[in-house]
Amino acid sequence: MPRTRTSAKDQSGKTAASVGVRQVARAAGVSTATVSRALNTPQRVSPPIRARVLEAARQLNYIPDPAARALASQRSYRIGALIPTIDNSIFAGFLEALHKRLRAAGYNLLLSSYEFDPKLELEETRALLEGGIDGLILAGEERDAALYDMLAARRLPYVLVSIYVPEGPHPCVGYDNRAGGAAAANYLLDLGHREIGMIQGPTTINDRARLRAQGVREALEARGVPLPPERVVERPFSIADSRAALRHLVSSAPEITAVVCGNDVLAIGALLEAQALGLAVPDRLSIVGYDGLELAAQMTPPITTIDVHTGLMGRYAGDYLLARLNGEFAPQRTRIETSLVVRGSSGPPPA
Amino acid sequence: MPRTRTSAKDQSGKTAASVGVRQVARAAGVSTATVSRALNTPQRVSPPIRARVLEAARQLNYIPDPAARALASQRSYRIGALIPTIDNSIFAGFLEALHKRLRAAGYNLLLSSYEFDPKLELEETRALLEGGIDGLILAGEERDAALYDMLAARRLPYVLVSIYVPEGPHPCVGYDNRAGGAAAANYLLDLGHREIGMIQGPTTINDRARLRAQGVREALEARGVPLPPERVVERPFSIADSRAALRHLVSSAPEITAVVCGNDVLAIGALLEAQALGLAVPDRLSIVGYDGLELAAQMTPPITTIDVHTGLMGRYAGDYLLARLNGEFAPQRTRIETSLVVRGSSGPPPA
DNA sequence: GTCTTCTTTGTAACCGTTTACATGGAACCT
DNA sequence: AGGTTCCATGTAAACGGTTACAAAGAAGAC
Repeated sequence: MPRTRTSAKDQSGKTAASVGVRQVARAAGVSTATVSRALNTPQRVSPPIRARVLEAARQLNYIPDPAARALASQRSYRIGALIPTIDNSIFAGFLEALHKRLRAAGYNLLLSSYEFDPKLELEETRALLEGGIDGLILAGEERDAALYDMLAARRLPYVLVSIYVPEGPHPCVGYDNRAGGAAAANYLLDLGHREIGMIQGPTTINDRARLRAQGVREALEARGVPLPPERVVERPFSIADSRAALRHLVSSAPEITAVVCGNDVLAIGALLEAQALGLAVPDRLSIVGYDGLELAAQMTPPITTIDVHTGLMGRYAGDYLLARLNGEFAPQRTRIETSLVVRGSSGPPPA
Repeated sequence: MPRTRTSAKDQSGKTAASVGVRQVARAAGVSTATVSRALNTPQRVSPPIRARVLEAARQLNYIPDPAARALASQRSYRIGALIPTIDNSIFAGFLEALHKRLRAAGYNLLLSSYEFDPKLELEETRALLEGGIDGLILAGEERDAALYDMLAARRLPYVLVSIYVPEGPHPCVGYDNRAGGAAAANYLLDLGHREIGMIQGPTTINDRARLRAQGVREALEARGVPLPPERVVERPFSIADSRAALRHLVSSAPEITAVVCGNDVLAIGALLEAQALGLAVPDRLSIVGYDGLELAAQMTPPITTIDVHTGLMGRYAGDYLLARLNGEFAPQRTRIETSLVVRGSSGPPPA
């Protein structure tokens, strides 16, 4: 029958096996159970023994085998985060805060991006599950139902970010994109703008972009200001694309005096292109963004934007998952406030 | 003595246990060993049986338990990447390519950043090891020796990126930062500049920044052009910092006609500040960056830079680790070429 | 002092795979 | 036909921890 796996253990002198609980237990003169407890639930071990175990572990430079620990405890101490793209830094602050929060609780972060491709998002989710995670973070709500099915089948805790969904089954930590869009539009309307254009992100596969655009539309409509199709351009989130978008916009609707952009990357591109075209910002054209990127604040002129406290969002998202994993209470929805930050890229329309 | 862990298995109807190899094996009428082989080494199973197993696995929606697999196979199928910061997008293209390469081979990516803090880098490495990785990617060569010791103790394959180290013990996939710095400086010298300043990244904890600066120094020295201390400013990689740096530079050395920047983020900040100060770029001041960020190319004027093919770097770094993990040959060092891309931010010095 | 309760520690089963070795049959020699 | 290989498959022992339960000892109650 079966064999004895060759690996130099205790007695046999060869290939000094790497240290495991057994080695530590022997060194400390206790059982493996006590070692495990001393390391994971120190309060359940008497101080003198605890000290002995910890010292032995330190001396032997013991690092528990993550796979064995995960298998036995049914916990991987890993959280997955699935973000649309790592390319623009919208998620940087969020990820840093999230990472910090998780790290403090002993969790690692598995990051994947899917370049706004729903198909790829599904595949990456599967890959993440196959890699072993205890929880998952997703951006926005809208996605292939099969993805939610997979999570449900495995009862995997998850939380949506970057979006606040007032009802429905999904826990979320985010902000009201529609209200943000409306705030940007209302601000411009209040300044006196009536000829307004919009550069929006890809709305068919991105509910945040769609909601922002919807907020703008509704605000304009409420004030009786038209937003005809030639004043709306939809483009991916890249500087080059948004430059092209602004060029397109001012040629198809030269009368516009302000542009609402779906995010700050688009706004930066719009600003750069406006300047390249010789359109004075904000005297001839006002530009408003969304997200609160540092770069947007550093442009000349600095860009007016809807600022989002992404760091807070990262921390709360981490809080939510950690609470769930510890069986504690966690609010199903957390709303992150956004605020209009008025800077130099916006002003009253030309007289 | 011990108990029987409560968890509804095979017969006992309750709490329908999630599917495992056993369920798949039973459904396909084979042993668990065959299931494992059909999934992991299909060529070692006869076609008809293989088909049966795969079908059963599909039907049951079987996803192998990653922890069990890792424990038994002594492979986590996870690679760690430790980058200085996720904040600026220098690493975005690199990470995307790396991720893609690893994914294709069935590996997940564990990402951590350390905000240029060596202490934190060490901690994060430990966290990564405790989380279980088969390989590790590090940026640059210089770091706490304890970190390399940890890797050696566990015989963990790793590779340095963003740097090309001609000799020494560490495998690397990167480029010659010194040569790049020299190329930037020589380009400006060739244009006729003699009064040159430098905004560099934090050189004490960042060997890439230091090498770039060194390259610039050597090139200037070789042509007899002085680089006195008041023409050198060292700052963190942020737009706000580099704006301040340029302000400082033109006040302490107003005679300079060109600035070499340690990377494109610094260059973008320098450009923005120069414009804010009313210094015409490139007529009054030439600016050169490093990295080849998309944004730098989109600025007005677009920024001259040392372009790095980071996507290639990601792929090769992945190739290296995967080869190592498969016991195949892998070149110890791979050099990524860089190229000077001349754009509108640089020109001859004012007459 | 005896009984009860609580705390601390040990024993060994179990987590769900992979894989070394055993086995049996087909193919290939001579 | 008998013997040798080779290939496909099954059996069951690891992998290295955690933890349910048992047991022993300490503390507290009366």
